[in-house]
Amino acid sequence: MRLLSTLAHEHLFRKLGSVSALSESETHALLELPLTLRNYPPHADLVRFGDKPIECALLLEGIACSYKLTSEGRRQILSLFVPGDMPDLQSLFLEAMDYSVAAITASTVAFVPHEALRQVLQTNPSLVGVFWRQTLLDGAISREWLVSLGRRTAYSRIAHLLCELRVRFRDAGIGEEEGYTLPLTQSEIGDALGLSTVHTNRALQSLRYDGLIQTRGRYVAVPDWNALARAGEFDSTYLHRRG
Amino acid sequence: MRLLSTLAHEHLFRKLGSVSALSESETHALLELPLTLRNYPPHADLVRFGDKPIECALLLEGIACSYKLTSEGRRQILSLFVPGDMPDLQSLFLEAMDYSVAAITASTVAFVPHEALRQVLQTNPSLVGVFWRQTLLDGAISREWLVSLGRRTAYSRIAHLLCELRVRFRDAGIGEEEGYTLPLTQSEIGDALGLSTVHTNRALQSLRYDGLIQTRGRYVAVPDWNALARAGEFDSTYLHRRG
DNA sequence: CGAAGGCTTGATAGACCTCAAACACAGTGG
DNA sequence: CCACTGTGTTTGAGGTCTATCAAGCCTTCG
Repeated sequence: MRLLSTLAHEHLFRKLGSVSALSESETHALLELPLTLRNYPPHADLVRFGDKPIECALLLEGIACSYKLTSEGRRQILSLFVPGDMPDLQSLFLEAMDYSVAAITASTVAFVPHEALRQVLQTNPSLVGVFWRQTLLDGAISREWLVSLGRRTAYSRIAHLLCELRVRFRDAGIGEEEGYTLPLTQSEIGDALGLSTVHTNRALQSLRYDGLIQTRGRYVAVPDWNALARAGEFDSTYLHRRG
Repeated sequence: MRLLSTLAHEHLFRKLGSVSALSESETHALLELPLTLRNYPPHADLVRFGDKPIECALLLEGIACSYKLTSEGRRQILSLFVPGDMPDLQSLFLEAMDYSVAAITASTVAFVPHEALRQVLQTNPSLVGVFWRQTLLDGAISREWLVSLGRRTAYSRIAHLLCELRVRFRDAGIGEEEGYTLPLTQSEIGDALGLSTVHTNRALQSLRYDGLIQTRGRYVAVPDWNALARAGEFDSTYLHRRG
């Protein structure tokens, strides 16, 4: 518990620090936050549509997603979360969840009571911007996904997603220069990009055929990131990274 | 200027108050905010991708949108703004704009210097949640649009948009029980919903044929909102309205 | 070895797009 | 008052992208 809790705080620092520099007093304040750890198997829901959480989740290990279901049971994945992300930070200010959050791979999650988080923000107003920024970033990513779903072909959408995940994974300390392990099934990729599984598979094949990606199992190797970025019209401005 | 400024503050109060109750001291603090008014003709940009604003816009009159352009010049509208909305509030914490904002109809906009806004938030910490909530709401709407673009047919997307705008317009004091004036061209609807103009037109015809909407010029009359909501799978949870 | 989940393939259908043109209507200038 | 223009809407035809259905294959794992 002690060790894991330290890990939790480290993730929190790296992530929050990646968009805003943290002062020592801020770091100290964050260390005070009480955390409860929980583990989730793949496909388990962390939070559900309609819930009224009294704590926020901080993803420590694994990959998670937020999603909504249509009345016909079709799923749209709204965003992906990497370690350090806070999938339901908005619950601090919006009472009822308007989406669900599920683990994609086995995940460990730290929960922070709203009460404690509010306290820290009140005591340490300079931290407000740090957390607020996180929610703004989520919004920025959603907007870019809107462009993908609205105006890009399946081929391009996948290329774009692969580029986005590369950047986000690397910022989270995951993956190598040449590629990374993509923990998504083709059906999940389809759910994220508004595509059927079959079509996702075929677009993936085109990307392979064009030499933009090489796959060995779940590992995706990209020989030329610039080429993939061109195919996906990827411009990382929207990720608002420092430096 | 004096009068307009009052109008500005009124809009601010109504909008902010619609998701969170405002105390007297909060109201008072908001009245102190210095505002600069500007007018924009249709299609004029308020802010552009890449800009680094030093003030935030507050839409007073007219309808505006945020959008991005793809490299082939195709446009995706990311969100629509009604009077009271703050289209680039995020610039308070994210340096560079990752999207552009344009007037759709002739608009008047009040600008608040970041400096002043930061000051008010610092002096009046309870206002943080009020503004933060606004950005969270934008995110919630984006997510719902993702579901539309990813998993709904053109027919259903349009129905959904019409329902959303009805709620938002009414909250902004626009429109009547039976319908409202939709200030969007079919090409703009298409840009918002990821559709071509031609297909937008045809889907609109289907909605008319099915009796879900009646149009007289720009005015859209809806005989049965529940029926339209069913067609668009519209569930207003994501708008997080009070009461 | 069998079962389950994920990947791949083929065939067919439907949704949506593009191109091209006609039409409607309001605003403009002569 | 009437062409004239520009913007927005509508229509037709044809093609592309993507979905659906159905099946086979391949791995992993108990």
